[in-house]
Amino acid sequence: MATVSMKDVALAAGVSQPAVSYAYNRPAKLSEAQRKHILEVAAKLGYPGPNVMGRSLRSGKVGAIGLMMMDKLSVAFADPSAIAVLRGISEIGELENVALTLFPLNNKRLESAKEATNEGSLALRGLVDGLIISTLPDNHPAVLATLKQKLPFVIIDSPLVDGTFFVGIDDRGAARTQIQHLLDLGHRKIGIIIDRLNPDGYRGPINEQRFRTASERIVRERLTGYVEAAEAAGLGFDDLCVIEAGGLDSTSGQTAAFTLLTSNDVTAVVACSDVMAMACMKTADALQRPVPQTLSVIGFDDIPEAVQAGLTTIGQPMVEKAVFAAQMLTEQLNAPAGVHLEPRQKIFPTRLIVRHSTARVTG
Amino acid sequence: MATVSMKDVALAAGVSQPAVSYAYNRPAKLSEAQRKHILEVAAKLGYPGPNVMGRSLRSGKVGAIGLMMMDKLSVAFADPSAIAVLRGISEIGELENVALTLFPLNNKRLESAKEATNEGSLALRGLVDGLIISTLPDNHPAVLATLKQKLPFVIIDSPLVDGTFFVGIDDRGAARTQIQHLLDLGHRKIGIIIDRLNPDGYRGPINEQRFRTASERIVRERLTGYVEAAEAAGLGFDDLCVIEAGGLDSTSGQTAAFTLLTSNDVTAVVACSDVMAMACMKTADALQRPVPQTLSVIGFDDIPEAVQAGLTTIGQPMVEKAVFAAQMLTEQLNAPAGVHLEPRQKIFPTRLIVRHSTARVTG
DNA sequence: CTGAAAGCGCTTACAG
DNA sequence: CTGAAAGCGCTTACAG
Repeated sequence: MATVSMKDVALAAGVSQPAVSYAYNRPAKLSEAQRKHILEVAAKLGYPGPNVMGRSLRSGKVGAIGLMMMDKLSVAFADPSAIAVLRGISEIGELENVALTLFPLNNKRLESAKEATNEGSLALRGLVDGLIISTLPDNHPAVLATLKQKLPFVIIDSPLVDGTFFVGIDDRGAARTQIQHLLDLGHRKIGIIIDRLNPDGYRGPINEQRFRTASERIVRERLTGYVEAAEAAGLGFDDLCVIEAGGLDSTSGQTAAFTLLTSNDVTAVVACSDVMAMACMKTADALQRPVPQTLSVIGFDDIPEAVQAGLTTIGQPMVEKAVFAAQMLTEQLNAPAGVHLEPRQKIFPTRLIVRHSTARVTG
Repeated sequence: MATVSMKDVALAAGVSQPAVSYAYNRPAKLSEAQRKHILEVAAKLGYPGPNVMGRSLRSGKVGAIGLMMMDKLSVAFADPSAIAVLRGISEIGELENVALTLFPLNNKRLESAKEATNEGSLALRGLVDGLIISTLPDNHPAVLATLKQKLPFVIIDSPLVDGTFFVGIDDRGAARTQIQHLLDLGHRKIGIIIDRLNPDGYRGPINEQRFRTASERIVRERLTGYVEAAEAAGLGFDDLCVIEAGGLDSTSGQTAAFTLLTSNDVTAVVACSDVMAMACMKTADALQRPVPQTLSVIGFDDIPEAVQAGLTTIGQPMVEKAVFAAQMLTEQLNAPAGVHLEPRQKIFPTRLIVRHSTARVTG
């Protein structure tokens, strides 16, 4: 320890160590002269000021909350829904003075959490006071670790764990509404582009087996909705061409759309996100398939870009969800010690927004 | 403290408290039976596992690094250069298992840091082991606070502080090259769009006074470069129409471009970022001013989108800069206690990339 | 207004 | 292999 501590300052100033603490945190407890003297000595010694760790250890509070998300940071923040989460968190005034700690749960960390003695090696307690978990696969070890460490947390979208604070939407119902819009327009040859069913890097067409064993809850739920509505319209799983993009980004979406549009004879595409939908429109454009005249495309999310693109989509309140989650978290953080708040689940409504990327089937 | 601690576990298991510590961290120091017994008792008591604070206090390491940036998170991460910083940081393997703590230096925090006794109230020590500071205005109190608290840190782009680790480019020289390209094409009526000279919310045309007192170093430097090159070509400051967008985002850029293009008779526009340049191209399109036939536009940064847009620009290695900064930081973090590394400054080269948004002046 | 004690949760020597 | 001591840097009662 090359650094100067309160003890050193106290020694040099000829006062007790708590007096130094007071000089910084409780000016009223000291005479002005005393305080000034102490701060001068501190400056002379190059004391960097109180170390947060000491304070935290006593107070039990860290002053930071954590955000857990899949993928590397740079990938995660290229995604509109991650940005929406950040926006929601930063809109909560109470959180304005706490730091936000990012836990990108890339594979390295995932593996180490798994392999560790089942205590879970992802040490969180003492690093953050609470966590917001956004869109993690089912049974992700990080969620288990958070539970074990008894940190307050709120989950956005996924996973859905009994007895935890949760904010989401009715993904299955919204998906039914989404594909029903196309069915109502007379489409029967429908392709489906989903971003990811499992974070294992797979891209390409998927079969029912992969669908049923998917670990990404919201995509699985939406796909379930598609299948349910399709069945009600007399279409089976095999009548739908389902392509997994393998990523959340536009490039993955364009590749998936290319595969879908060049190897299948579809008149409409359901995408499980607006990013995928817009990637599909781009690809359709490149393939000279006018939208909506020869191809209908419907998205999900209603991201800001969707308006300009005239994309028909399912609107969900992405920012509001994050705001609500952040509020739920602060409630827990503010609860008196020992008081256990009853977990609540909040499901936000969604709505169909018809713009110009879908039309009645022709030919 | 409602939570169980090692002491409680030790008591219940009939062992010493350090033995519990060993059970978690030094399995080899205990017999297998002993260890198993301890972990069982811990599980029975609901012990959440070692608290990072205790460990940190002893070891002096937190296991997190900080990232300081202007603006709210949601705004910051809409900016390609912030994404590049994240990408750079996450590319450093050594940083893969440390958490990244974000300090968005919004005005609230800024004010509180300012007003605080000049000790600087932004408590960092103990929250993070080191910091990357990206593009902060000159004399930002957070930088002073970091210096005072003697935390290892690296600054990317701005501010430029003597005796600190720094990664940047030759902004002034690059800017000269940038505008020179237009001058070489015969342009003399040149408009300039800059994002921000001061984070005070101002938008609109700027005069020399505002330019000379600007706190945003890189923009000030680039503008200096423009003026120098313009003067060498016989143009004064007042011959250049300089518009400050007041923000880093496309919407601010489009507003600025609209002002510039509708109230001035320019044949070319220099933008101090690709985001601004692309916003300008969009606005030009809306105003029916074909680029480059009737208007040349040159950007700065070479963001990924620039390629597709055919934007002529100044390329700078944004990700490499962040990688280098992250490496400099880890070097400091890994240095043996007491060893003071000599601060270094790294200036990366830039280059002119001519695409299709600039052309010889006509008429 | 000032000081001495206790303790937050943990790890690391050090002795047996 | 096991245990008792010391201490990381600080804050909060508590006594004078």
